[in-house]
Amino acid sequence: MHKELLVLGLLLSGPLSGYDVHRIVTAHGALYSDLKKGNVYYLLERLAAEGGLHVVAEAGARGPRRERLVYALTDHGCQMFGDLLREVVRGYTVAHTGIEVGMVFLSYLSPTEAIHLLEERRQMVVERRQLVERATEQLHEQLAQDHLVSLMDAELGWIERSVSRLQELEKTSVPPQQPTRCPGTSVEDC
Amino acid sequence: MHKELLVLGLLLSGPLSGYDVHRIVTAHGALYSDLKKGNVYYLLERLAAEGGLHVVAEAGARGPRRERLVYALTDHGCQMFGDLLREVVRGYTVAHTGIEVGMVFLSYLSPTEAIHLLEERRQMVVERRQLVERATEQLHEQLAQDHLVSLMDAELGWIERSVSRLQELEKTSVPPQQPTRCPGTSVEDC
DNA sequence: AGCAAGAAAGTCAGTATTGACTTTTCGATG
DNA sequence: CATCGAAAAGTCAATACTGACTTTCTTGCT
Repeated sequence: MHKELLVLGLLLSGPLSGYDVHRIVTAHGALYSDLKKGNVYYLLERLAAEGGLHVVAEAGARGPRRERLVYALTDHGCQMFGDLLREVVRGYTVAHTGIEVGMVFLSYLSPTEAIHLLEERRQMVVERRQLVERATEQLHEQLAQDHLVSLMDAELGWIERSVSRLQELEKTSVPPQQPTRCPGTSVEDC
Repeated sequence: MHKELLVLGLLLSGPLSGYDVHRIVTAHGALYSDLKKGNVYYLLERLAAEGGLHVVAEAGARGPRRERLVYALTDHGCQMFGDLLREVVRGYTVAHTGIEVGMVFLSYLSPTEAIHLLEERRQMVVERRQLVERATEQLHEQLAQDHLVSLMDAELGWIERSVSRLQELEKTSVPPQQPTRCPGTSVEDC
């Protein structure tokens, strides 16, 4: 749903082809959500069918299609953009990266391995954080960046705390509460 | 991808029918990702086709199908669980809730409206936070909760900061930098 | 001039996800 | 004891998304 917003938003600053949209998004890297090529073309077509975009020109291109379609916002598309923007900002949706699910089930691993995995994750996050943290001068892009960075920092803090608590577990209770239920075998050798 | 993990994980503690899986997930509310009914059945079927699950029994049921299928983990499924768990925990993926995208494009609204929208969002987050924050005694569920709560707190902090900066903008530069590009009209009346 | 490597600009068949509909059974109520 | 509404337990057609493949240019080298 925010993918539509992204496409419409980019088109606010002028007409673009599908290729352009994809290029811009991937160039901005981690700041925007990832948007696969196929998806971009699909979205453009659908938004056009809904009357939010219209084909503006068929610029000469180098690819297999001799002309590439360039899309522009219609008035209705502009309206759609506004509506979506309000909707997206208002509606908080929990970020489901899967780690919450993973965390719940880490109990099926030994604390030692759990800690190890979390450390690996920490590394990942730190690297990503650096990628995102390159400066922009645009205020609003800064705020968007700040958002991502804050989330990452929160995650780093969380990892820290989780590791500590697992370390306590590791020391105090060996073997720890292992809800072993794997059919036949111990969970450890799954 | 973490949906598979969720399903497999729940089955670790014993066989379940599709209905059960869905019930458990929705009962836990915000802690897990949302998993629609249709999706559950699809996942179960696919995982079974891949040899991770097998049908264990056909308990009597009240629904339209007189017997409902009950699935259990196979050894291979247990293996799959372990692999997925490691993969999910290791791989950090940025949480794309759409707000980053929204934030970038908030520049197309007046600072005043932007602030207003963010305040509404704050409200939402606060409410959700309360929902998530009900206690569990399970250590690992606590850690999962802690994760979500941390993210929400990070978001609240971010909203705070963003609002401040937009307020400055509001005061110092009226009318602010408005990249008006909506075809024909001013962006404000989109 | 000829050729290989790579980038431009997609297409499309397969896979995943959604949401609206269905059918049966149960419990409560008049 | 007829029936009305809700919950159980799904199904399925439509929609969205992905990734692997394709074709045409351009550039750089020999």
